[in-house]
Amino acid sequence: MRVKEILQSPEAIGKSLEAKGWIRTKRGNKNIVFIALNDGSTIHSIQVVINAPDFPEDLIRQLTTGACIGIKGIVVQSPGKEQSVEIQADDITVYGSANPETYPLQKKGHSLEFLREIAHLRPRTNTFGAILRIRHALAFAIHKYFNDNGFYYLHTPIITGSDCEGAGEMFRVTTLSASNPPVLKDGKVDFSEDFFGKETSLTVSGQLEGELGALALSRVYTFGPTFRAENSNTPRHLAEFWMIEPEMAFYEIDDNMDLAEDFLKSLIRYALDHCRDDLEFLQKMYDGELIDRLTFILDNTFERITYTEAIDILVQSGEKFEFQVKWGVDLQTEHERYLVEKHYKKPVMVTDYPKDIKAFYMKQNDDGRTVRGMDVLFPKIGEIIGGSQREENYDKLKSRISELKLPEKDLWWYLETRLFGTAPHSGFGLGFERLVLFITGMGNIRDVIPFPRTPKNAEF
RNA sequence: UCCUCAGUAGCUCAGUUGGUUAGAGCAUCUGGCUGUUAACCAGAGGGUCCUAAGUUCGAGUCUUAGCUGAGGAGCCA
Repeated sequence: MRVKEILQSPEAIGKSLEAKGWIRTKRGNKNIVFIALNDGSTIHSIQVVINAPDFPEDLIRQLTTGACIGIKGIVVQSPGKEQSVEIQADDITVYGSANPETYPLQKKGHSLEFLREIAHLRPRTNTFGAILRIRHALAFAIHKYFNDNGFYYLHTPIITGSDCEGAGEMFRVTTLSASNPPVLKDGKVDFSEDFFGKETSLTVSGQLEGELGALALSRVYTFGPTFRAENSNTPRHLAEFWMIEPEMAFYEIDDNMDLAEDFLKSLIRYALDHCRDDLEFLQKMYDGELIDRLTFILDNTFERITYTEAIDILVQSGEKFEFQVKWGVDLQTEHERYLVEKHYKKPVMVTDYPKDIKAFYMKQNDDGRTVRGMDVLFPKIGEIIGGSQREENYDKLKSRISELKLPEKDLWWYLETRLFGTAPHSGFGLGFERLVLFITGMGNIRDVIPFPRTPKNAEF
């Protein structure tokens, strides 16, 4: 039986059963030994009580922090204060011992930086157990939300041949020799010899393909790995991360904002309803205001302002910013933080950015100088969602592509959807790890993904 | 990529204006304790002071370069 079930089942008392897991701590003396056993099913461990004289001494010696064991025994009410039930051990199996001289996890005091160096073992800590369970619950909640709302899960490609997705540096995918690739007469690499007969990369976004799906199934979403080869060294960036990108036909920018707000709130609500123990643990250990902050998001409407209004607020704030506030220049982190944390003190959605600072596919407004982009800004982590209404007009889209000198020949299929049965449509991208970061209250994105990939780090 | 800070025992850290044999807590090991709660009590072992070069009679400490990590910025989700 799993530890979570035992702890939740009053009827288990008096029954004989088997629990398997890893030892968190061991206490006691020659006569009685207490073990905290955890199998990852819950943040809580179950206490195993061993009457030491009943077992061989060398077996007891193997019961150390980190060892994997199975315990057969009777569940009894615990006379101790800290737990309601415990297992009185009749039989002990050691599946795998853990040499206490060399096992790096101890009973107390590990920095998150140290745990990153032992990412193969950190899932065994309370902290990472909690994070990984919350991460799972949120992934499940995302699929549930979309399924319940008539969206179809679309699998967009991970290898892409278009380098015009416009979201950053890409990782090349190739089977050509790194030391001696075939070359053309001008010395450049001959990608026609490559596996796909052209230069290919890992995707930086499934959006363009997502739009193709939306213009057929009306509502789709993607949820998959995304790769950016930017040399970003921050607590909010990964080279490999998971992104959720809903794309909806017949949604205008306001519908898009409604969805983004309802979606985020439903995910936070799901976590509060289903991950209470883990959230309480993280609140106790790392972030005393975590649950209040999550509840606050649920209880308040996101502020909706245009970029132009944001600029006015910042100019009139009297605040001294390092970067000058000026219409036409993108909002800096310090500006976003001011809006979210000082001015409105709640999530803010900013729309209608100058077209020159946003991607080619965003729908152009009639004013000729702004586009219907939208960013959702959260306290602590900044931009959690970026999205827009898409330009559905063939001529406007085409002229924007040529203005920006993008390779039109690689985008023929994207353009063609505007030629045949085009429709107003919108969508956005949510960084999954940023969501998990916010909901767990952790400070560094490398601690909310099991095996982070960042510049100079692809260990494990 | 830029700026700032850090790197000393398995982990977290202290180490004074450069000066004898580099310390503490936790962990580990040994001993003690029949109900512990990050158990407790006593004792012991444990160091390439990130690497390289330099200054100096003498460097954990100062200088330079590099490596690694963290924070801030940019890019963005």
